[in-house]
Amino acid sequence: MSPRTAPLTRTAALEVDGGSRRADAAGEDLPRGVDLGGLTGHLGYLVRRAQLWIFQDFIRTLAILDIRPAEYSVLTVIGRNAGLKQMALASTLGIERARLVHLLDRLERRGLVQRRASATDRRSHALHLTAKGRKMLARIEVLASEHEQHVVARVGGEHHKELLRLLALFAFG
Amino acid sequence: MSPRTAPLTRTAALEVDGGSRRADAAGEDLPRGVDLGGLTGHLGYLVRRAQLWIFQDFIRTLAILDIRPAEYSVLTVIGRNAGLKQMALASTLGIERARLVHLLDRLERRGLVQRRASATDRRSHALHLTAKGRKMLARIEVLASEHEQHVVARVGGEHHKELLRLLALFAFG
DNA sequence: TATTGTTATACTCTATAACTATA
DNA sequence: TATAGTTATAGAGTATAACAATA
Repeated sequence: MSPRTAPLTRTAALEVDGGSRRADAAGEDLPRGVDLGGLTGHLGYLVRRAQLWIFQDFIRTLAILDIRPAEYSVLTVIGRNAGLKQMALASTLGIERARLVHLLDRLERRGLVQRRASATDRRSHALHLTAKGRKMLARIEVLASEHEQHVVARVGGEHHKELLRLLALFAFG
Repeated sequence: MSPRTAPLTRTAALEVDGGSRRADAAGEDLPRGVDLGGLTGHLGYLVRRAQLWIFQDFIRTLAILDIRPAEYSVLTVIGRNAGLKQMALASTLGIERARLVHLLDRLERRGLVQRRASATDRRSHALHLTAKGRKMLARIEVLASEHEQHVVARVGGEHHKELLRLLALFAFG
């Protein structure tokens, strides 16, 4: 298809607005000197960039086990809290309960997790790792540690510790 | 459905290292006593929880202007770098160029952004804010600051400053 | 040949609403 | 009535691949 923004006024990039403080004059390719303006003052922007980097590394590092971050967190919490209900797991991890259903479906299909009938409430399921799930989790944890070492290598050990402390404070009050 | 009820051994075991501490004041209450295991040692987990909280507050605070975080970042960077190419913008913000097309489509439809012909490279577009876009950005910045104050209130001013410093180091260092 | 913007597809994740079976 | 799990849908966001125009 042809350019969909058809006409495109050919007013070259000549400076018009009062809002732009920076060059555009310098011949258009501002390779790395792009001004982020107020973004660097927003925790949300920096946190997003951090998550992007971290999750990509996690997925790459655990690709051989085909485990993604959300699945890792689910297996970890079930492993530590056998018999947990889905609702409790969902709100603990900040995952929508509707989404957790699909995560558990996949983990159950892979034979890593079991939904058992709850003794006390027949509406709910008690979540357990299978023997295979426990073995898998052990292998996962090796690679997850390796991944975290990549993060440490990226930010430095001291900064990593500081970030864990500060973000924990943030996340849990 | 499933086999019998679990042995239901003590599901708690919450003595381990810095698991879950307190319920969350502003919104979701984490079920107390659920052991997060190694998750609290993973920056990725904490960063995700932080982003969840921050983005939800941003979206809520700027709902009246119908501006989401990605759109805010795009408008901000164009405002500061008039004439920027789409590729440069995309790689600056860590947005896929294919996704940026849709973001710009929407902002252009709303009359906030213009794609102009580049003087030097006829493949590329020079991005500019319209007058309306500049006015809108000014209003957006007021609410974005308000949002950031919510974040400060959540973590404390000192911690907020520390986090900005450490995460900037992470994202760009 | 490589790059820019575009279109297209697939998959992950978030956010709701509604349904069922229990409580 | 309310809650736990499920199903369904819509919309962001990420990740690729391919294509036309241009470099």
